[in-house]
Amino acid sequence: MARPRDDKKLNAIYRASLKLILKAGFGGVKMNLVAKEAGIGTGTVYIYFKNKEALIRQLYRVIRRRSNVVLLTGHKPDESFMAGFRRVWRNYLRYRLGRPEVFAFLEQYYGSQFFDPSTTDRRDAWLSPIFELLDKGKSQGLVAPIPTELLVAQLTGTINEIGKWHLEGRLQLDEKGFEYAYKMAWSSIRR
Amino acid sequence: MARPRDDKKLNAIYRASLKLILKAGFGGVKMNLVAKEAGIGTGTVYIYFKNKEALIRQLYRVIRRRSNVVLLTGHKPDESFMAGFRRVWRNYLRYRLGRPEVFAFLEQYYGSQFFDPSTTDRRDAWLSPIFELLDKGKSQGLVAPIPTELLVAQLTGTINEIGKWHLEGRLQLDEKGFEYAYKMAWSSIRR
Amino acid sequence: MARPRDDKKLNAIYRASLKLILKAGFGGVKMNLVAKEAGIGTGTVYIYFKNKEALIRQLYRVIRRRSNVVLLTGHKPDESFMAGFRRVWRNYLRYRLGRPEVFAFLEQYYGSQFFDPSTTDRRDAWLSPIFELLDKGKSQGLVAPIPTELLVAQLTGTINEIGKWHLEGRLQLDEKGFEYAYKMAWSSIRR
Amino acid sequence: MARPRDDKKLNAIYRASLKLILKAGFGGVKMNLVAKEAGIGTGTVYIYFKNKEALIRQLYRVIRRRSNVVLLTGHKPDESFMAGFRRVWRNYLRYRLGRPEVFAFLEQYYGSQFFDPSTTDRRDAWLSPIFELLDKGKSQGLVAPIPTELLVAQLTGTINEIGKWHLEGRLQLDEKGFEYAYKMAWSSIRR
DNA sequence: TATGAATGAGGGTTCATTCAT
DNA sequence: GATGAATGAACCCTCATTCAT
Repeated sequence: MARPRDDKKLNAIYRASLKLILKAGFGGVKMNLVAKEAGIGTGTVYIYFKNKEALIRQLYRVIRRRSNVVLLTGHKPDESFMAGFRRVWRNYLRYRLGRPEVFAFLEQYYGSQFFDPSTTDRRDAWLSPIFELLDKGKSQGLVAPIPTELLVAQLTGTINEIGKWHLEGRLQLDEKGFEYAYKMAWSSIRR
Repeated sequence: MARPRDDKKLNAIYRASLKLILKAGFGGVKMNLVAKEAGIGTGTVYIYFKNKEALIRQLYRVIRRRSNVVLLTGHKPDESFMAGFRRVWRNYLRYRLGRPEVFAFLEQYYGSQFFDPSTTDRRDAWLSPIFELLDKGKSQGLVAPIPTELLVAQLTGTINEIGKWHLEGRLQLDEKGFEYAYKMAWSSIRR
Repeated sequence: MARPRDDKKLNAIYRASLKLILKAGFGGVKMNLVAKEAGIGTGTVYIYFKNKEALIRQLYRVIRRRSNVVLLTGHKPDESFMAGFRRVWRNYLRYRLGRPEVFAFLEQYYGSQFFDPSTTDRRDAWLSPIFELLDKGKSQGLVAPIPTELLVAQLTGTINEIGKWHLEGRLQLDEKGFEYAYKMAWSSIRR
Repeated sequence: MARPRDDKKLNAIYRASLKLILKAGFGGVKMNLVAKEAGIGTGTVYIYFKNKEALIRQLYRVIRRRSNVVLLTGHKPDESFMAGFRRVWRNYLRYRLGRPEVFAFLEQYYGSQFFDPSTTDRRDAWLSPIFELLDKGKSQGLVAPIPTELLVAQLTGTINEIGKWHLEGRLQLDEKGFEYAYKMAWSSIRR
């Protein structure tokens, strides 16, 4: 019960959970399957997590923390807005395409029995770098004076949708497509 | 002689299922709860649906059919592209905001054990009016020469995201916000 | 509820029940299947029988009554013992082979939840003609002085076993086999 | 590390199933009752058997294997035919009387939804010792030249019937009755 | 009377969680 | 700590029986 040191097992459990979610949704996350996929015993999972709910909630927190970092990868504080915007946008899109299981999880999580909107404030959450960036862009007169929430919803919504379609094979995103998408993104929010 | 099969019950089952999904996700759809919510006996559900899977799959088909109609509400064939675009975009947004349970279902459905991508072709599906509209816009030189998939992903993704945030209370969409959103949408795809 | 006149439906129910029992045992006798097989509505069965138990019990009584008659078919009171024995033995064997569903029912009935040994006296039952016949044979010094129960068990047990094997195709009973079986039967009980 | 899989539990399940079958037929075999009777949890049964059908089918196989052994108990290869015949016959009768639950099971099994005649060959089955013995007796000119199937049906059918009547209390088999029965058996098949 | 849709208690099975090893 | 057998509450589904037509 005392949180043990073995981070290897911990990560194996997270990875196993995400893999199962991607394959069959939340309904596919069964504790014995998680254990098997993680290569450990069923009971062992309960050494690392009090119960299934704790596992899921903790997984959410871990993802948020990681995601926050991912968005800012390569970011330099003195970067221009345009450079920063392009970087964050790229980071998000790459992340979205490269880690479908993470977003499969998030999508199922919001709207599952485990997600409690009242205890979650997404403004402060992993998207905050985007919020801050756009606020900066607006103050510099580069971004249209539109409520930031709308701007962010516009940007993330598009990328999320592209990610889903990409995963389903309905849409291939080559280098050219990547540029098209960026062009659309920028056109939609520029002043 | 006996009671006739009742379409009211059928719809009650659909409504009950959607309501439960919105409340607690797919995991919340328990057949006895569906029955209770629909105001009928548990066994009665099995008169109308072979089993839970059949209920979920059928619900998907019904939603797709209805959605198709919704997008085209008020549409006149001789309408200009701009008028048509605005209408379809509006229809989608209103539908997305007004029927959160429908989209909660769809989001959970794709990615659940019930969804089989191999038997589903979404191009032909309920979004086809948007595809056709944008193809028309491109041929008239009004819309940027970007792959239609990308355009549609951009438009629907944004609306979906707005819908989610709206439901969670993170974003209020008043008349002004509505116009902002439309402006972004149009800016992102115009030539 | 008042026993109605329609013997056609009544017999259809009996026949349907037996057919289902032969196909899948007692577990296969489901009231809706009985109704469908009998060509009537589910509820109609309950006009003729209070419930399933009543149907099964009544079916048992009907079979016993019919069986009694079958064994004595063609019997003349002044027939010699040997002629009578051969006749009854033949009747039983033919009945056993020709009506497998009846015996499938009986076999499942004894040993089912429906059969209550305490309220059933089989001495008085449908086998009584055989008992009486053998008692007569013993008193005439033709049959070995062995408890009649044993004699009857010997005769009926053999025929029942032959019937089962015949139904399963493990044994074909042509005219010669018939005579063999009779020879064995008679050899086993003769003085 | 964890508890090892327990053959005691396996046998407890078998015994519990047979007990329930004897009491109320196949219809009385409810998985929760089996578990309770076996003194284990309901779910535990499903560790040892995939489902109810697997339990029943496996029980059949186990019984056949055991039965085969029982018939040959005490048998010596160089025994005379008469000694062997008497031994096997005795073994069968004792088994039939002593293990009514086994035969209650078999009787319900053939004729249930679980029994598939097409995948079962009873010649090779547990009765094979009797077949072989009688073939030997015929070749030695001791047994009447009658198809072996008929001979076996005669012998087993009688014993089965005696067993049933004995269980129902309609027939007591004391030492004398035992000899009567043997006399009949032998008389019926001797040359 | 006849029907078959409707019902819900009950039975089969799953799976989160516990516990003996 | 690690394991996986064991557990039973809870879920899906069936089917005997009822009842509106």
